[in-house]
Amino acid sequence: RLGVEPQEEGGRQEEEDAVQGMNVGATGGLLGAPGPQEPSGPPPFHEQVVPTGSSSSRVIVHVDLDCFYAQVEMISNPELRGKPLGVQQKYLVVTCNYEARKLGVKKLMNVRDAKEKCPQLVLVNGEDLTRYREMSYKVTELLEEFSPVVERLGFDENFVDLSEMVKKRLKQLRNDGHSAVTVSGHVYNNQSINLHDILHVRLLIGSQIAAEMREAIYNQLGLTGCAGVASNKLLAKLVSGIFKPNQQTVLLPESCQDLIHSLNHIKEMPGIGYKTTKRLEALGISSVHDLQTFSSKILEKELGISVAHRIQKLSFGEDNSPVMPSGPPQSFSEEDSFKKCSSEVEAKKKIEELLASLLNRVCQDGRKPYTIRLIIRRYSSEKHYSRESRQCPIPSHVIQKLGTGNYDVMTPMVDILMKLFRNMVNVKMPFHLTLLSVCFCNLKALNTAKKGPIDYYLTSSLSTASCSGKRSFKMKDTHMEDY
DNA sequence: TGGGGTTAT
DNA sequence: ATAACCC
Repeated sequence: RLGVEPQEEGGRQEEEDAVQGMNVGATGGLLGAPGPQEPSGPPPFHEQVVPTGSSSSRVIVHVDLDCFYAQVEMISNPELRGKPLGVQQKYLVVTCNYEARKLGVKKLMNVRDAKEKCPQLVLVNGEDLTRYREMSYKVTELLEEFSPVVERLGFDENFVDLSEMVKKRLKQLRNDGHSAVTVSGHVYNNQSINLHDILHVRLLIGSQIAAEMREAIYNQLGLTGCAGVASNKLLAKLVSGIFKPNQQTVLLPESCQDLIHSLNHIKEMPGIGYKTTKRLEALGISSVHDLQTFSSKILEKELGISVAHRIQKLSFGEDNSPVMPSGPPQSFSEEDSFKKCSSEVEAKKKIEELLASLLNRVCQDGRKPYTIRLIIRRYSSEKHYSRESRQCPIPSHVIQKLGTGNYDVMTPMVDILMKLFRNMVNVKMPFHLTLLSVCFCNLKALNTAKKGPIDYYLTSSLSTASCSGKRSFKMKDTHMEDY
C-alpha cells in the first residue's frame, strides 16, 4: 500500500506492466551508475513484480517554484532582475530573490532588519496577491496538461501523481523494444541506480517527466523551480528541496530512511505543525527517531488515534494520502491587517474595501457563493493569535444579482457583514482589532443547460448575465441604482 | 509575521 | 465555529 517498501507484495506477475524485450543500456545521466549485479540477484526488471495499477507503488512529483512572488515581480518589471529584491507585506519581507538571499535577507524578515543587512535591497509591495494568484493557476493548469491529478499546496507548490503516465511510458518503451532509461537531475544520496529494479526504472521515468514539466513551466511562463520525485507526497516534498534553486532530485526507495533522518527535528516534518510539535516535545519526542520508537499506545492516548497513527507513519516516511485534484478554489477571501481598528465606522470602511475586491473576483470566477463569513483578530498582548468568525447564508435574491453587474449588491452585503460584525464585537464597549477578513465560500456552479427534473426548478433566469471583468465595484458611491 | 488557502472535528 | 495544517 505504501509504495515505500519495495518488498511488500512479492512475486505476482502483472502481465500488463511487464516490460519485455527492452534492452536496458547503461545510464546514469548525471550520477547514475549501474547498480551492483549479484549473480543470483534480482531478475531483470521486465520479469519483476510490478505492483502498480491500483494502489501499490506510486510515482509522485512535487513541483516547487523558486521564490515565487519575487519571480513574478521580476517578470512584471525586468529591470529588477540582477538586483537584490524583496517582496514586502506590511513590515515584513515575505520572500526575496537569490541575490537578496546571498546578502543575508531571509524569508519573513522584518523590513528594518533586512534593510540593515542589505541597504541596496529593492522592495516591492506584495500585499495585492492578484498577479501571483493568476500566475499560480497558470502553473497548475500547465501541469494538469501532463496529468489531470494535480494538487495545489499554497500558490507555489503542486503535487502530480505520475503513476499512470509512467505506466504508459513503460509500455511504450516495451513496444519500441529498446532504449536506455536514464535519470534526469540528481539522485538523492548519489545512490546507485539498479536498472533491474522496476521501482528504480519507474522513478527514473518520473524524473524525466518532472524535467519536462520544469521545461514547460520555464518556456511557457518564464518561471524556474525545483522538483522532487518519490513514491509518495511526503517523500516527494522532502526530496524536492535537496538541491535548491532550479534543480530536481529523485529519491530511490533504499535511501528513504536517510532522507527522513536528515531532518534535524520533527517540526520539519510536513504534517507536524506548531501545536503537535509542542505536544510531542512535552512527551520528550524531538527527533524523527524518537517518534519512530515512541510507544504507539501512549501516543494515541495523548494525541488521539487519528493524529497519532498518521504522524507516526510519517516518521517512517510512509504516507498513503492520495494526490487530490484541487480543481477550482473552495473559497475566496481578502484580508487586511493593521495596528489598530477601534471604531465601527473604521471597520465598515475596511470591510467595504475587502468586499469590493472580493465581488470582482467572484464575478470573474463565474460560480456563486452561498455563504459569507467575516473574520476578525482581536488585539491581545501575548496570546498566540486566534481568530473569530461569524458566517451566514447569502440571501438568494442577493446571490441572483451577483454576476449581473446591474444591481447594487454592495449595500445588502455590507449590511449583512456589519450585522456579523456586531454579533462578534460589542461596539458599545472599547475594542481593538488587528485584522479584518471577508470570505466567500460554499461556491456552486451556475446551472448549465442540462435539465434534470430538479435542475429545472433551480435554474435562474439571470444566471449567465454579463461580467466582462472590466467593471469594478465602487466603494464610495455605493448605490449604483441603474436598473 | 502576511495574505492567503485546506480539511477535520 | 473553531482548530489544526500548509504555503
